[in-house]
Parts: sequence; structure tokens; C-alpha cells
Amino acid sequence: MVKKQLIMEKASELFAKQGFKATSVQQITEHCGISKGALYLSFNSKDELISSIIDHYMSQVTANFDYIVSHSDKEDLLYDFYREYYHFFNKHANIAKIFIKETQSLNEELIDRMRYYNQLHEKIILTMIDRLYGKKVRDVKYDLLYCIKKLLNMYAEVFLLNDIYLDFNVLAQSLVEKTNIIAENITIPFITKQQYELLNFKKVKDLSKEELIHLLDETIKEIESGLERESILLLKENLMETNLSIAIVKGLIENIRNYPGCEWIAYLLRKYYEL
Amino acid sequence: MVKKQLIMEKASELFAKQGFKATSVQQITEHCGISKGALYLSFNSKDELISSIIDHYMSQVTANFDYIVSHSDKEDLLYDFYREYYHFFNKHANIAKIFIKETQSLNEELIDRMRYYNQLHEKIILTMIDRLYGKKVRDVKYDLLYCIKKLLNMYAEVFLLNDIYLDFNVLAQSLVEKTNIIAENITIPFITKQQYELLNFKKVKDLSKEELIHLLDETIKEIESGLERESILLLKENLMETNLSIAIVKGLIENIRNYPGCEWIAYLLRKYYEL
DNA sequence: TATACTAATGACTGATAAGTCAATTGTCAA
DNA sequence: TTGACAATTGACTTATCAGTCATTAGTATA
Repeated sequence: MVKKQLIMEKASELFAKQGFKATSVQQITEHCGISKGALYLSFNSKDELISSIIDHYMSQVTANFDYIVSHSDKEDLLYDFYREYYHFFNKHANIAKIFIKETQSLNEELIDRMRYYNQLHEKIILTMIDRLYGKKVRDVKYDLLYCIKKLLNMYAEVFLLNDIYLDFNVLAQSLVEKTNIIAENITIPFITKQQYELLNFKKVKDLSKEELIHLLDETIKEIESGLERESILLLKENLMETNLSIAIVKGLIENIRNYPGCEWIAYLLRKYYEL
Repeated sequence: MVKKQLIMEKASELFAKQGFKATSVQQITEHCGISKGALYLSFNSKDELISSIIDHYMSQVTANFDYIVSHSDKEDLLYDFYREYYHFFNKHANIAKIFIKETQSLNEELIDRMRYYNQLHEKIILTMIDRLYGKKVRDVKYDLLYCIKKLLNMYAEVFLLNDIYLDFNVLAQSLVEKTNIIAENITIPFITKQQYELLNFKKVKDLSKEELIHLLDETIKEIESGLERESILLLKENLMETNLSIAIVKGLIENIRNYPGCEWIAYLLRKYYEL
């Protein structure tokens, strides 16, 4: 649906500038060059539009993070991780601004949605910490998680307020150095394992097979042709009745991983098959 | 004015929960147990109320930070600094939540107001860095500033989301350790002096003598009696026509420093006399 | 007690916003 | 060309909110 994408992009521009509340549906439709009614053909409400924007971009960035953490070489891992974040930031500046600035002014449901992605990010970062430092950081692992999360958006405001040129390589290097320095030297963690678990008592639940099949159906509708469509159809069949080897499944997921709109379903399938 | 204080406190509770935009004046007045008209006797508009809340608390915390940075022993400085921040956070949780979450959804004037305090905080932190590390950190000074700013609100969400008991001593110790680790080990700064100056081209201007006198007049109106009132009257006289030694002035400022509502004027006077 | 003054009220106004739906426009097969 | 169906429009409805002001309640003074 091209119209949906257009609205989401144009709306993001206004949301980034003015915030969710201060941006009216009227303004959005004018900015899109469509009528008010037309917007309500694509989205049932302003909240659904906001929710779609959040899902669209957060699922992308989450899937990318996860792929990097499970596929990058150990030496490049941290560097790739930070680069990916700021690369996304740079490519989707409007949306990134929203995610940085507007945790507030969301309703309860949307806040939960953000919390969901936040917990996935934390899981991914913890996996990265394990890969990077292993049991060396056992006692400071959760504190290190908080440090990395803050380092991630440390220079965010530099992006938010300015259009000056920024060297992504120096940026990522600088953050890699800081992360390593902290990981190797902290002795007084503030966030302990117990504390972390207390803070995250509301666990993220994994998707059921049925929900996954439903999402695959949705994706199939969006994709017209080619190898990607066939891969998804095969993956769906295999979910309903297992008949392919795990190697084939992995290959099929790899086929769709980089296809626009498939990043998220690829991530969820990887989780499902524990790849 | 007691009514003003009541409204500011009650409004802060609602703003923290729902945000500025989502909180109506009606809600605020109901929460206060007063009528809508009554609120408009104390504040000319909703924006003026928000602005007053920002000024009231930001001036306090700024003044306290400044006092610590210029008066604490070098060994306790960092520790005191972080403690003060989380102490304020704990004491004024509602307001702190607003400052952490709601940079957006402010109008241009209020954003400028926040930027003003932010720049004062940066100045104060830079002074602290100079005192602590001197020229050892010459090349990474501004990068370190950004690190400290992020460390400050690193555990903020732990406060925001939970009511669990937090040990302020461990908290401050943990941050002191991290700061020292970073200060002593960074070699790849991302924010350089040039970059910092580019980002802060809009300089904060100091208050003129006339503005200071005007502010002193305002303060005099609020304070009924006692040593504090007399000290302020003397300070005002000395501003209009210098006749006291700098030692006496310093003592007078010290007299009012901890008196509620005088923190800010004390800070401004210290700046003015370069004490 | 009467009078003058201040503090407080809340119904009202005008503005703006989300969401609806009858009417219009566009498209395509027969 | 026509008629059936789908896509699109924007004036309209309903709701909410900031801010006003004529009226009332409260208080201090003569």
C-alpha cells in the first residue's frame, strides 16, 4: 500500500517538528495533498497512524540490531552496532527525533508498544555483552547494559539540533572505546541482576505460531512477485506443516531478510526457529 | 504567595503524569480545589504557569549545583554533585519527570528557557571538570561534559518507573567511579572544542545590574522578616551604590543562600561579584 | 450594621481538533 | 457511451480546551 507509506512519511516529518499532540490530522492531510477522508481510508484513527509509524520503524531497527549482534565478527561487533544505530538515525532523522523526544504524550497502549521494543533491544544488547565480554563482566552486566543504552543516544542531540557534518567512523570508534573502557573497569555496578529483574517483571511474551502465520499472510499480501514471495509462501507452509530441513528454512529467511517490509518477519522467524 | 505555590505543585503532579498538552487547566483547578478564574488570578496563562514551574525548580537546582562545584572539597566534589542531582530528583520526583521527559511539547519560548538552564549547567560542569582533572583532560574536556550529562540521567528511568528503594550512596559512588574511569581513559573524543562551540553559538547573556535590582525587589516582596530580609535590602543598596566590602557582601549572600526562594538570587549575585 | 473593597466563581465564548458521511469524481467492463 | 462500482472529498458534527467576565461570597473598616 503506497498511500499508507506516503502518509506515514509525511506525518513523521510533522510529528518530529511539532510533536504528536500539536500535529493535527488536517495538517497531515494537507502536507500529503490528500483529503481528511482519504487518511481515514488508510488508518482508522490518528492513534493507529502513530502506532503504525512506531511499528514500522522500530521493527526495522530491532531486526537490524539483532542481525548484527548474531552475525558480525566479534572484533567488529561493537563498531557495527553503534554504526547501525547512527546510520538509522541519519537515514530516518524525522522518526529518530520522535523516538528520542516523545516518550511522553503517548497513550497507555502506545507506551506499552515502545516498552515492548525497548525490552527487545535490551535482550539484544545483553546478548552482545555476552558475546563480547563473557563471564568477565558477570557482576556488572546489567549496569553495562544501561551504560550502552545511554552511550547510544549520547550524541543524539547533536543530530537533533544541527545539520553539521558528522563523521560516523569517529563517532562509532569513540563509542567503542568508551564501552570497552567501562566494561573493563567498573567495579561498583548500580544496577544488579536482582534489580534488573525487578524492573522488568513484565516479561515480553513471544509470538505464537498462529500469530506468526497471520503476520506472514499480511506480508504475502504486500509482496507481489519474485523469489521473496515464494520464500515467504514456503516458510508459511512449513510453519503449518513442517517438511523442510532447518538449513533450508535458514536459507529462506536469509532470502527475505533484506527485502523492504520483511526485516521484521525475518527477525521473528529467526527467533521462532532459534537460529 | 502561597496560592501560587499550591497551583505549581498540584499542576506539576498532573504534568508529570500526563504531559503539558494533555493536562487541561480545568483538571489543574479541580486538583487544586479552586475555580478556573482563581488560577488566572495567579497566572496570566497556562504557558506562564509552565514557565514559572520551570523557573522555580531549575533555578534552585542550578544554584545548588553551582554552590557544590565552587565550595565542595576536591575529593568529595563529584560525589556531592551526583548526590545533589539524585537528591533533587527524589525530593521533587514530579518535576524531575517533567524535565526528563518533556523537552518536546514546549513552545519556542519555553524551549529557549530550558536551553538557558541547560547552558548554565554545562558551564558549571565544565568548571567542575577543570577543578577535578585540570589540563590532563584538555583534549577530551567537552566529550567528558557530554558523558557526565548522560551519566546524570542514566538511572533516571529507574526512578521514573519504580518506587523501589534506591541507595543514593551506592548510586553516587557508582557514577563517580564511571566518571573517573572515563576521564582517565578516553583517547578518542567525539565532541571537540570546535564542535562544542559550533553547537553553542547562541551564548547565554549575563543579567545586567538593573535586572538584578529588579529581581531583588521581587524577592523582597516575598520575604516578610528577619535577617534574610535585611541581608537582601543591604545587598540591593550596595548594588545601587557600592559601599560595602566584598567580604561583607559575601557574608550577606551566604546569609540568604539557603532561605527558600533565595537560592537563585544568591547564585546570580555570586556570579555578579565573581565570588 | 452598613459600606467598600477584594477574592473567587463557573457559565459562557471562540477556537481548534478528531472523526463522519452524503455527495462527487474517477475508472473500467459491457 | 453507459452504468455500476470504487475512490475521494470536505463541510459538518461533536467534543474539548484556553481564557473571559458578570456575578457572588467573603472580609475589613467606619
